[in-house]
Amino acid sequence: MATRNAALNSARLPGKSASATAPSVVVGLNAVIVAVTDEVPRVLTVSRTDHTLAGGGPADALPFGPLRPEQHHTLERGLRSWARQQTGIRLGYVEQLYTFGDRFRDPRAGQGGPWMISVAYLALVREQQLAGSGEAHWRDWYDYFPWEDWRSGPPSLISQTITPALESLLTQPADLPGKRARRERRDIAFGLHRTPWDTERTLERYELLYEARLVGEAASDVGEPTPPEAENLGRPMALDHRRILATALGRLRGKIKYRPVVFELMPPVFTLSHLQRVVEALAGIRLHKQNFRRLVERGGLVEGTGYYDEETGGRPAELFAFRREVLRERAAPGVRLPGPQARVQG
Amino acid sequence: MATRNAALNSARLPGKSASATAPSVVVGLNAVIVAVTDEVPRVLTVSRTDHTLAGGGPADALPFGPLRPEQHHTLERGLRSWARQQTGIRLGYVEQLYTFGDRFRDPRAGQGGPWMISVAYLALVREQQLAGSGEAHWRDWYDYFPWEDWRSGPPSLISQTITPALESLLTQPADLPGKRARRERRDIAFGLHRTPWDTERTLERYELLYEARLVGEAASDVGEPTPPEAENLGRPMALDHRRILATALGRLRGKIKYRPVVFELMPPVFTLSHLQRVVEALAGIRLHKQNFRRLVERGGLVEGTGYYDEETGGRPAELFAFRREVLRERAAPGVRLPGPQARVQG
DNA sequence: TCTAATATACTCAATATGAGTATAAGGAAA
DNA sequence: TTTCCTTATACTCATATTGAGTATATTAGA
Repeated sequence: MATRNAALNSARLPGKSASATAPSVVVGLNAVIVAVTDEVPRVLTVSRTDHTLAGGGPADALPFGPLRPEQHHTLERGLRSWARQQTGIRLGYVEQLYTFGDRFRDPRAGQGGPWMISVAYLALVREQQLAGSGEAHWRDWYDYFPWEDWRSGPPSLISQTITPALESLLTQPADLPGKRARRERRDIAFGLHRTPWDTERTLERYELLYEARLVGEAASDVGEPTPPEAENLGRPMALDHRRILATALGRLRGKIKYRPVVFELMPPVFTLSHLQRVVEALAGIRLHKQNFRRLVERGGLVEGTGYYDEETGGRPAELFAFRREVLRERAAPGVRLPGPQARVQG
Repeated sequence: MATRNAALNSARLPGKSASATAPSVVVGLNAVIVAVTDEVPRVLTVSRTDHTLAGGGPADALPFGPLRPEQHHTLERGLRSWARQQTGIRLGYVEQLYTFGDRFRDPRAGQGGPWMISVAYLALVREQQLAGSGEAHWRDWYDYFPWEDWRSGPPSLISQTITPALESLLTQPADLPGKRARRERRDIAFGLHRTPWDTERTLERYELLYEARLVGEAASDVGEPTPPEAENLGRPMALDHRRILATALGRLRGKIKYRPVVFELMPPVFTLSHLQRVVEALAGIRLHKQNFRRLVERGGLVEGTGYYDEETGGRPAELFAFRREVLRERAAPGVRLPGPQARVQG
């Protein structure tokens, strides 16, 4: 490839070779490893010292490592290798998420130093014991994004803290058009003023909070002390890892609607209630039970096994299994999410 | 960032620093620039010499360039700069597509040489004059993927050429389970055996054809001559650019269903027929006219302007405009695609 | 045997969708 | 000016999907 591209480049830019500048870019790999247990969506984090955080104490980080071309022959294999090394987990389902490189660059790297861009992946696993270095932990996803969990209604955090803080920020810039645009963005992101809550706009929400300096990372990225509001606005993470996590959450929430990825998180057999709780944990909203059952059963996503789970506390629940054939039958099989169930409250 | 990561890495892998291996990776930027005119979806290509193609002649390539950290401060800005330089176009809507780096590596780069990974972007523009280097051309997207255009029914190419070729390939591997899996993959990708045609599986289809050595690039990547079937299976491109293009097509087809991105391709005002033709061009299927109108009008995506286009040839058509407010009103505004309209035929 | 808890079945109105038919408004040919 | 062709727009209607329940079944335990 190098030879090929050298040819391409020299044809295009005579006298200016790419190889002169290329070495100053470093590629990193990040894994967002997700599992769901007991109604809580969990993400696997490792604990790392982050010099940029106030106090320089250890911060949560995603499993991460640089791409080593001589060891890893593909990006994905490199990722699997790092994840295994740091968490002990052998990943199954993996999908590329996004490549980050725009922001959060260390000001100290400045001129001349290498520029780190990172390719982030989303991995779905069935929760398991951690056999890694011992620094890995499963953490509740909503510890990082408390405003994303609407399962018991609209979080008061949004009306109590976020909306006022964003509102007061709006009074600052003078120009009217810019203010209108900012207000619209905020309303759409947080579902204000008759705009519906869109579970997938997780990144937009995090970015808005970041720009408003309401999350811890925003302050520490510019060397300021953490503002008081940030205390309630979720656990901070190292570098731009929380942004990556927000991207992963949004992507996963979108994807369960049209591809049967939830089953990557499920054991081979499960009750429909179990399945529903997992979907609800990811989507962050409650669903109508009877309709959910109708959706997955009549949609051909699952099939009964004839066995029952006696541990449910009430009438025993039938155990179901994912029906692979649905992949051939329907173009977009997934768990379509109706509107939220829990509405009045908060 | 460099300092931060050095800290992270040394903490993790004592005695083995990342910077020793990092410089051997080069990051490139690719742009898939799309416009639609006269019912044909077009992509902007530049013509480049590709040493790997048989004969070493010039091949179509996507606008491409290496990331230059000292010039481009973000990935996206780097991309915009390369695109402008090579095509003269100043991009508007841009979204990151995927980062490629797994396959299509030049065998000659082999050990020791830099590894090229490329970050691909999708850009949507209203078609315009090209003021660039003169090497840029708008090309029909379906020149590269003739099997993707179902607007006049199922392409005979699929039943005549693709299905038999893939079928004969299935007779080769001996193991039963592997054969079953391959057959299922093929059926799902190409909508065979009662499986519906899924417009979004463009990448799966291209990859299947590549693995089966039916497209030109597959042969030239391993130094073999182009097989006869490849003649009908679309224009080849340089390097892995056709794979990138397939990814872009699938992504765009998916996205128009739930985000109002089509309007990035439309002039400020347009008739509903015009809008429909653009959507059809992208999706590669025909839609029911009256229902399409109902969908976009009642869905609040457009609003009438009161002006009319007299040039339609029949009754003048009202000119409509995109209704921005829909972003606040609905969570997933987009042009939902019903099933294909043209069914019996081919 | 009653109650609480859960699972599962069935109902019903409101919408959305697929597939038309009907009518309107222009230009061009007769 | 009438007819015909073309495209646009309006309306209809059967069917499917959704949202929101009510009703019944099956367990454990008070």
